[in-house]
Amino acid sequence: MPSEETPALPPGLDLLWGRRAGGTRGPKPGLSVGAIVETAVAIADAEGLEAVSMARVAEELGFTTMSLYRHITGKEELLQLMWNASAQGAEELVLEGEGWRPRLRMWAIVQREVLDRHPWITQMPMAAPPMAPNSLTFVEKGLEALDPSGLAEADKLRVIGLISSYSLSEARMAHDAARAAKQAQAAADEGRPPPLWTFESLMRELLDQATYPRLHRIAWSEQIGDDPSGFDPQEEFHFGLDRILDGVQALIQRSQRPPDR
Amino acid sequence: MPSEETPALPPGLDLLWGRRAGGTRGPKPGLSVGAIVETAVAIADAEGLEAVSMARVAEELGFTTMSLYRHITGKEELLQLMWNASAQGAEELVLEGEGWRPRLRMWAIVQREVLDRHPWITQMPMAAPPMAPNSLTFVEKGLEALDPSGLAEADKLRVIGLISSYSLSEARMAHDAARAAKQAQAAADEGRPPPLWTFESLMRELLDQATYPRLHRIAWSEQIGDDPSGFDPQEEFHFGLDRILDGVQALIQRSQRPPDR
DNA sequence: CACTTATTGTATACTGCGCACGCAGTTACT
DNA sequence: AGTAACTGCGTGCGCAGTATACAATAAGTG
Repeated sequence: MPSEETPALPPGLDLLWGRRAGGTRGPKPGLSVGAIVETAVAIADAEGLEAVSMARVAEELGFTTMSLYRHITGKEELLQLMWNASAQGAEELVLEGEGWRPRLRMWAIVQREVLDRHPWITQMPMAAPPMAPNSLTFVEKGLEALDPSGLAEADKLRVIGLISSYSLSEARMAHDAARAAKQAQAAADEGRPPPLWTFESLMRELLDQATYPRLHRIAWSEQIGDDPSGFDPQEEFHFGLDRILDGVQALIQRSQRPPDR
Repeated sequence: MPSEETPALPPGLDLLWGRRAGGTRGPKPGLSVGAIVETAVAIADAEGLEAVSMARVAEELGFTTMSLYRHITGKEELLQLMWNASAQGAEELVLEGEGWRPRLRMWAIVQREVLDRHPWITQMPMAAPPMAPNSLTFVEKGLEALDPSGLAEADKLRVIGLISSYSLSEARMAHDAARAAKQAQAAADEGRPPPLWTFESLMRELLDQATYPRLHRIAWSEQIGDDPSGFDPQEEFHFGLDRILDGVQALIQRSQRPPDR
């Protein structure tokens, strides 16, 4: 009966913060939380989050499905642990550059790189703000980058949140596009007619000029041609990022001179 | 055999763009796509997206599960249709204000209101950029707001994407927090010890000062007290939004005077 | 040493999900 | 009248997550 003094933490957090007891008796465990999470992450990296099922993870490890439940309470917890694991290495991160702006920029780019390495993060439920130790370490790093900004603490946190959500959705879009392209490629390889519609061809097919004049013009402009060679997703990301940083800079400048009204 | 001239569109889009045939023979349908989508949206509004299953929708309508498949191809399509339905009314939207900035701001706020009315949108898979007519109408409205900005078309689209993703993740966080609070309330009502951990109490419990000095300071500051009365989520949203608009403004100003280097 | 007790992995089973498939009944065109 | 097209229903499959009871194992205890 786990109704001790302190109320129960959300699933996964007790384990992550080292508050799960773990006796010493019984058979030596052939399975461990670390191994489970590692395997799950490997599957997700290779085949996407939808390929991660309890049965699949157990099979990969050579155990039965139910054996996993001896180490983790359920799938929700597994996802939490995976999320935390993806942010491993945050402690070693060193932000380079002079002043808050280049450091914060690097922080965002590192975050984006992590998301590109583990695209399944963008598919996660994310029922709450990240409370896992590694994630929080990363957030702490972001706040550190804002040390020289002179912003209020609360504003710093808001800026961090703003950039995080931008990186996340940008990574999601990029990853989804990549997945669609890969899927179309697979279809083409099997001789099937590629059921592919590129974003552009779809737009050109569907949008009539009368109702969507601006989108129609964009879709038919030269810039967005059939081949996406002149279209760098990384540049896209930097564009938005620099826009946000401009906004942050304006905020900082305004906060430095007292509001004169 | 649907292998006609044109390749098949992604699920749902053919229907949304009025490219599904639909003969005239046979019994009068007692069920319609509209009714199905309407019911699904109602369920999602009331109980969240996870409550929307084929069986549940059918039951609500007084039909069998399989009857739905006579009108829609599958669940993925249903989700697409729901998404599109949520953006209904975009045509009537009139953006008020002088110049691009107040109009774009209003556009973002309207988007946020839609997301608050239909929180399940934030839980959707979103495998691709929105290609539904209503969604695109809304995007077109956003571009319209940027008409006086003088930005390049591609940049306008990027700005729209930036604001959309910000609104989306902001709404998601707010909605998740609200859901957690409601769940805790329900637990308290049943006499159970509320397994609630507020974000703040969790932070105070878990964060040690040595590893997370900045977060620790924020968690223990007066501002973030036990009661969230002085904490307006709408204000939070406006903060980030104004930051982004500042960034957009800087971009516009830079693009107006030719780059002198 | 035997015995208790905590702990591990397994086997079985239950529920709910999306959906393939075949059938019976209904309507409109020929 | 005949036929072709269409609607809704019932059955059943496979997969998901997981509750539960059980045998095997190893540490603590007398």
